[in-house]
Amino acid sequence: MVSIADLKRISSYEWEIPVSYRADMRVPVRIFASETLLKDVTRDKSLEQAVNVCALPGLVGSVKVMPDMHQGYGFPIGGVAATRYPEGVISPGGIGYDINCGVRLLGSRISYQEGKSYLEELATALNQFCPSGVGIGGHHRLTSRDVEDVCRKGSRWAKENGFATDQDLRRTEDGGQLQGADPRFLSPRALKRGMGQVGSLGAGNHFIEIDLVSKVFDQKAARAMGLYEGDLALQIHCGSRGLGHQVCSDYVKSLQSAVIKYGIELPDRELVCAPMDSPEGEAYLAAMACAANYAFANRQVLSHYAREAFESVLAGRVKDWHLHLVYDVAHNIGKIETHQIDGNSMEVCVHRKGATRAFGPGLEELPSEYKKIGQPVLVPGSMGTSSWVLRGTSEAMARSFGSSCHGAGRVMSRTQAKKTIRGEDLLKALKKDGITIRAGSMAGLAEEAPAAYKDVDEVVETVTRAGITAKVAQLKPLVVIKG
DNA sequence: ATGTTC
Repeated sequence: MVSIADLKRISSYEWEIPVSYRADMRVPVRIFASETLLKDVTRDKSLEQAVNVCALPGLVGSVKVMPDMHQGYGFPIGGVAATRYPEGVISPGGIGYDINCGVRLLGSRISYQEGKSYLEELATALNQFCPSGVGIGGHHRLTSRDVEDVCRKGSRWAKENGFATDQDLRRTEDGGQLQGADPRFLSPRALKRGMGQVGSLGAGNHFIEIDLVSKVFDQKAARAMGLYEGDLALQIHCGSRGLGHQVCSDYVKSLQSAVIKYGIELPDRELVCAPMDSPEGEAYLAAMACAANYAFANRQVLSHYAREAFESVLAGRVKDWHLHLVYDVAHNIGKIETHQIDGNSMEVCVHRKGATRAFGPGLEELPSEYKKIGQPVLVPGSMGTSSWVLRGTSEAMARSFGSSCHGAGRVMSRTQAKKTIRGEDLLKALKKDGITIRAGSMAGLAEEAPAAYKDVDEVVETVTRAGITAKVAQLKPLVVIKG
């Protein structure tokens, strides 16, 4: 086990595991964590996993881990690894099973005072309009050919079918459409699983939430995002459902032979990978982009349903029920990006697994309204706790490949949470705090109990003190829809 | 996360 004594202190919020720690490390690990969070981190295998990642061919800089890190499949969740494009490797485990799991935030000009008496009705309507739960699909059944179209076009498919505006696309990471998506690299099973699930929430930590913008920390940035203290906002957290899961399963299996073929030595089989310039690596990249686009379209269609739900309850009752998209971010994805490495401009594949892109001011990829302030970084808390709106910084570009944290981060496994917490008790406690819940399953609710997660405020404090993101606004939950 | 063990 990596212990705190093995770490070199860079600052109060940044630590290093040097390459000398283990013979197979090609680069060091950089950990963003406060001293308090470091204690959580050393309780699971996330740092061993980060050390394992350091053995991958083609890595540049260092492997980063965010303060919300916890153990995952091969890579730790909360990990960021950049490999030289195209000769470096890409690893499905560095992206995760839920490809392009992500968050979007929609703002409103509905004040809490104006909206509070409708929250119960809104909870019911959201729950009806936005299907959720394990194995539950959306309102539409698509043909296999339609799914291919969704995979190629992402949010653009949603726009062509009346589920999106131009502004929605502009305010989605990559415009909601990753280049290089090619459905020929999807298995028939992946396509089949995608047929019924566009516009569905899923289960686990996925949710739709009505929040109160409780505190604004950066007036200028909040104004640019259309967020005002005292108003309601809506968050959607979900991903690529069964299709993305199938893509990851398929390629974890098929890339095993690439590891042997290219003679890649790995400290852990779960780090299975392939060079991006190999046929195997190219196939995974094309399939991953498909799943990423499916997830963008999924969140966009859900936004459309949420807007319909708001309209059904609020039309004629409040003066403006409109929900505008603030931003949509991916936090499980691999991206080909240009970064400055030791003073040289370099094309790399940034694996972000449970880490959010946090591009700072001036980046060409950002919509004009966010170019001066940096991109919105959306950090949902655990159920019943705060969520945060942050913004990317130049420091993030220099120190974390333009990345920051993605949430609170688990401290308790799902099974452990189910053993120690009763969903019914949790429901009562949340109700007492004035939070309205619509949950599909009590066992599922228990898995997502706040006690199973770290303190999101401490996580956010760490990334802001470390300088890789800055606070814009804090959100407090009012209504939570869970599968 | 996931048709929660093809």
